Amino acid sequence: MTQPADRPALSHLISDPMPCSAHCPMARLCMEGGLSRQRTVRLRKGQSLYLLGDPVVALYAIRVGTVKTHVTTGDGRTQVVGFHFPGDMVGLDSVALPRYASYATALEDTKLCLIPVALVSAATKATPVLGNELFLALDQQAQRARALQTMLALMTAEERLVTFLLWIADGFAARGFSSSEFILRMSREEIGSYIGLTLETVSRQFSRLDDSGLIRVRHRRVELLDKPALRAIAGRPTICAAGAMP
Amino acid sequence: MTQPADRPALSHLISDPMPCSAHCPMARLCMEGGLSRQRTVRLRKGQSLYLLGDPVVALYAIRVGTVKTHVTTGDGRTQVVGFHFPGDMVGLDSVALPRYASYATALEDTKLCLIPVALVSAATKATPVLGNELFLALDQQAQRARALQTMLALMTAEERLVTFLLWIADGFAARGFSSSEFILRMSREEIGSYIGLTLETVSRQFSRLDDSGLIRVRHRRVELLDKPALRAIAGRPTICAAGAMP
DNA sequence: CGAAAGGTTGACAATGCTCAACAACTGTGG
DNA sequence: CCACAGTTGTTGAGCATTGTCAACCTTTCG
Repeated sequence: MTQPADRPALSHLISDPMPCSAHCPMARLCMEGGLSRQRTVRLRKGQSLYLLGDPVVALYAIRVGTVKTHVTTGDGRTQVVGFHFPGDMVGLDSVALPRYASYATALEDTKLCLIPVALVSAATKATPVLGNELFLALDQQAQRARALQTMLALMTAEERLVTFLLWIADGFAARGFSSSEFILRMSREEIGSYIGLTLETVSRQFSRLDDSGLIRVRHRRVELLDKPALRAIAGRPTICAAGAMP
Repeated sequence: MTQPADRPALSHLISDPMPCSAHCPMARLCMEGGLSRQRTVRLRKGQSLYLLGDPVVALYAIRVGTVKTHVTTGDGRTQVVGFHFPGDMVGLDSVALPRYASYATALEDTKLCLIPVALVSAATKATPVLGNELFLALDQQAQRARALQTMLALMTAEERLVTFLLWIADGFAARGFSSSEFILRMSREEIGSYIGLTLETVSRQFSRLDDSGLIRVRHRRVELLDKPALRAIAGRPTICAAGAMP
């Protein structure tokens, strides 16, 4: 379990301004908002982007890498509240607040775009469309939260893991990567925390799915062999429409 | 279980325009946005305000009564995703979408303010502060969703029910009502659906808490006898700050 | 008043958790 | 390149909490 211990001196991680690449998810905000040059943040595996309670100074867009957001309970356990992949925004859930409501930690070496909140405010004021953009993004997060709520409330261990894998797969598909073969960037414990199971149960369900031939697992490499069958298992619950990966 | 069956003809439920009362939660939006006269919607117990998939035509602010929002799973079960009390906004989660993402059903006779989305858009354009207002409200919903996620992922049945009761109590306290004695407007089944338990488990946990003297329950009337002890039970999990009732 | 809905309680089964041992992988330094 | 330590993942046995099924009771409402 990676504790949100080591907070890097942010200034050391920020490289010189550089132009936004065309495929940056925030390109639209950057361009239209006159934020044509952004700062990049680099995190190494295990480093924190921000801590719960930190003043909200920026929004981040992931360029490469994976980030988890998490909170801690009174008795010390960690609860993962989200996984974030290239193209996702991080820090959005706290954008209207003075302080971050979670920790954000890199699961692997990660590069992010830093967008100061001041610039976001200015840009949205100048270009109302952008406000709408953020509004939509926030709304999408709410959608994801609802889907997760339904999963946690009424799915079995198997259904949860299959649903999780399909979310991951759909997310990768939307980003143009293989959706039937991928490497998980998070541990069994982190998966379990996210979907409300212990790491042992997650491991056992992986093995069971492997035994039944629906997937092929070796450690963190996963191959989905029979997606229709998997969708049948996960597909019972709510109308999760074309929602992206929570 | 109240199925989202009977959709009333909305036009029959709308009364004549009337001035916003001073304590209306949306007073600020109404006034500043030039929406000084609103329409009121009346729902009887069990009637639906909107159905999942309906085009989003309005936001609603509850004046009196209680509303649940819910979705249905592929295999027919119902999942309650939220309870909403006087002062709460309903429909907000879908405001950026073309169609509602859940059902909204009255748990008792309920009066609501109807705010057409067109007016909301116009008002926010004219008065950017209002956009911020909505932004904050949406963000608050996200907070609530996160708290619920943590509850569902790592709390026991007892902890869940106690947490739920304290949420209700805090919500009533914030509205100036008694926070130690109240009547639940929802059934055991609806509570269970919301906090991820069966109705039998909810009932048993109520009885256990009653036996141990922490609360007094008779059907839907609940009295919290030892709030410190209750908070100790619920208090383990996440930093749930001063968040309102989910 | 009677029917229907909602709530309680019991017995039993089962899913998932705990504890524990072991195996496989990662990465670090010799 | 190998050996080691540390981390991560797997698997087993037993147990506890919660779900299931069922009977019965209470309240509500027509």
